[in-house]
Amino acid sequence: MSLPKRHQQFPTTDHDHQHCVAQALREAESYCRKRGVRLTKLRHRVLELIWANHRPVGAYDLLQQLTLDGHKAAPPTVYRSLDFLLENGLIHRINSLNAFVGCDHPGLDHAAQFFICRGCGQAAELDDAKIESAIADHARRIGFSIERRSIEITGICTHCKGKNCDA
Amino acid sequence: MSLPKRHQQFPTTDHDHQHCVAQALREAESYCRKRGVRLTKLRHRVLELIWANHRPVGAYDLLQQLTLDGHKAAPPTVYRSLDFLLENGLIHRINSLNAFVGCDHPGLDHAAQFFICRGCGQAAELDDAKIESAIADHARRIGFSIERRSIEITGICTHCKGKNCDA
DNA sequence: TTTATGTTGTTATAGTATAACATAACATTA
DNA sequence: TAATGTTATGTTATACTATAACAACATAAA
Repeated sequence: MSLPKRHQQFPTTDHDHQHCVAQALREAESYCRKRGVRLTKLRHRVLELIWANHRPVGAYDLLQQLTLDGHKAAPPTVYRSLDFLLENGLIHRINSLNAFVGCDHPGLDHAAQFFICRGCGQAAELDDAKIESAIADHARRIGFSIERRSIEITGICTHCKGKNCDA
Repeated sequence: MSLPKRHQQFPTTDHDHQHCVAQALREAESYCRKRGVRLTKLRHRVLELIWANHRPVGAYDLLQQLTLDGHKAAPPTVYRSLDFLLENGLIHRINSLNAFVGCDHPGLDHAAQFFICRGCGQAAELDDAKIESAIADHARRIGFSIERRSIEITGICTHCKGKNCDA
């Protein structure tokens, strides 16, 4: 199953981001309904905040946003929502940043490869079959059973080249 | 440049680990001498502690070991040694575990792919050219300049299969 | 030996995450 | 609807991970 083109590129700074957010939330709602899990108001709001842009966002940033909402929240509040969203494949954790980013094709048990731009801070999620199969081949060769993958490639995206990113 | 076989497999529990440690330390010493950087007593000791086994080890575990040595150390002490060892390619950081593991072929700007066994806790460092080239190809395709890679595959290694690892 | 540089010591604090228990909301069935 | 069980959230405290800032010490170079 291949992904639409939008998933495979870094978004430009002027893309219609409202569309990204709206679509992600719609898909999340539909997905949770199908699975019979509850996308509560809080979880919905956290997901929306994560989708505020394409940059991975930290738990304590989310906490601060919730506080600005007038919601006096403590760390467990946001971490529990993050756990729910992670378990249901609605977001991914970027280990190298201690941060979280929205997933725009929930439900697939996909490989979740990330290219992360040090210039604009954006993360692009890829699902490259060749990368995945190269890893699967190696695992098979040494008798390793894969459970989780964390593939995070950091660098400079095409939009940030030539800008002041000390690239 | 391909790696010796030992680098591409999970070590068995009964392998001659003294050999691993001794060789890693010898290589580190030689490498630092060549580069003109100082593998001080402290840094040497931290590296030796990291090589105590093939499991990634946390900074505060190292701190505790140093304390058992009689060395009353504080966090910055160990983090500075870790920074030095990282900068010189003598260890790698496993982001998904907040932990550090020895590198047995320092100096190469290698891809550092890790398979991490949830059963025995050991990490095997790979340098699979097909994985690396699949990533490089994709990066080229989208105009992305790679600076750092973090590839961490978690699962169950061949030795742990059939044991009580709820695999 | 003086000076410059690099390393380590020390204290304080920032940043990330979870344990444990209380309360509230929701769902089910009687 | 009331009673009950279950899930979600609130709340407090604390554990774990990492760095800032400045002092003291050690090594290398002049």
